[in-house]
Amino acid sequence: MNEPLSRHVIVATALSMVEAHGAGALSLRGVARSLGVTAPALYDHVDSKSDLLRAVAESGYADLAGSFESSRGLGPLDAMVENARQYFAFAMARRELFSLMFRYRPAAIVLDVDNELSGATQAFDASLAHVVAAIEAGLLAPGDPLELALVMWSAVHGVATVCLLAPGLNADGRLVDQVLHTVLRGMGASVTAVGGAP
Amino acid sequence: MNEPLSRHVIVATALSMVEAHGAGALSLRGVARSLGVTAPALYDHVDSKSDLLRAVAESGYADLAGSFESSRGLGPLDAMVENARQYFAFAMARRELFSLMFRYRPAAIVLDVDNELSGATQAFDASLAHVVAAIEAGLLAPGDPLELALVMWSAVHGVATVCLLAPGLNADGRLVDQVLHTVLRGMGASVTAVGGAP
DNA sequence: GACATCTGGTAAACACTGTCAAGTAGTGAG
DNA sequence: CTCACTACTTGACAGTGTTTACCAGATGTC
Repeated sequence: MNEPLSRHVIVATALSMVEAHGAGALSLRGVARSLGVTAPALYDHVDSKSDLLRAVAESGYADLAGSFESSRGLGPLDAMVENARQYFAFAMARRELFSLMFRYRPAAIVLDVDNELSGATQAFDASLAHVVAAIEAGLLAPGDPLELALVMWSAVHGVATVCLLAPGLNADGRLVDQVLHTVLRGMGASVTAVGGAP
Repeated sequence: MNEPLSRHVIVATALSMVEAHGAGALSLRGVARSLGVTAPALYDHVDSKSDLLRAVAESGYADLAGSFESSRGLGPLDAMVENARQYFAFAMARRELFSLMFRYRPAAIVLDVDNELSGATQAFDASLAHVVAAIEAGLLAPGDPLELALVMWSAVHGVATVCLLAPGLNADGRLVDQVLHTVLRGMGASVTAVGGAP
């Protein structure tokens, strides 16, 4: 007398299993087992294992985009910093999900026109808007906002990945702020905007 | 009358298979098959599949460290830029190997004392030396060289990862230089040192 | 030369995996 | 009552990593 086994419940189970033991350890049969069901039953709601993983990743994008709400109401520069910190915090708190989200190519969605609803594009577009605003407000040196946003994303994603690879490198938590500080300074921002300058 | 199946030849075969079809598609039995041998035979030279993948990754680190030779004789700042470009070029040219090298945690070696021979630490130490030299020469604002090197690595690794995820984002090849430009500027370098300023 | 030993490999098997084809309870409509 | 449909199960296929037991052939010793 369980719930009727929707795609949603499958993805949710897979998500929790990914977060617990990593995407590499996820088995379709394991998900089915954990739902009290045999494996082929999943195929009515899910095309393949890859499809399921994509769905899990997409739910991750949605969560990440949601975490950007915290920058609402802030000035453009503060919003950029806040978003970057949320991005980093997301990576640290949900490492396995984060790894899955950016494993292989699924983030190619970012500029893919077909998937405009994707949380990945939502998140990126939000950050892009802040960059545009910052430039218009003269808080950043003029330039192509798209390029600047990509540079920012690269830097933040990089520091997150590096800290994921070698935990303990960011023991004091300074590395993120160091990266933000450096990049924003390189973009012509007045550095005092970034809190916690060393 | 084949060669006597050393660990070296196994790793080399695995490496070429990884580069051809990705680490995810690598099967121990496939490697054995491609060597004209049955799978258990490999276990005399390799502990497990993970062990084999680690060995492949390590050979990647060695290649990457080797590519840093091209910065020999350059000034500290130019060397940093050259190394960064080599890093990025490596990621673009050998994407599958690069992904494997930084998949999961094997890069924790970077600061692991036990693995001082690792190519990863060699590569990082070389870059670190350039940062130290640049600071001493007054080409970079003073600061903790380790932190600056980590910031640099984060940024370069990030732009490589991003370009790997969303190819076409770097269609004109400008993004790397943009990142280098921004980060070095943020570190207090005189930007003219970085070629191709936009 | 004959015998024991050691090496590098094979065969078979275990416990898994993703996926597909066919079959089967249960349910609602006509 | 029967038909059709949904939601699931059984069973199977081909493949995986890994272990155990075995075997041929080279090697070294008497």
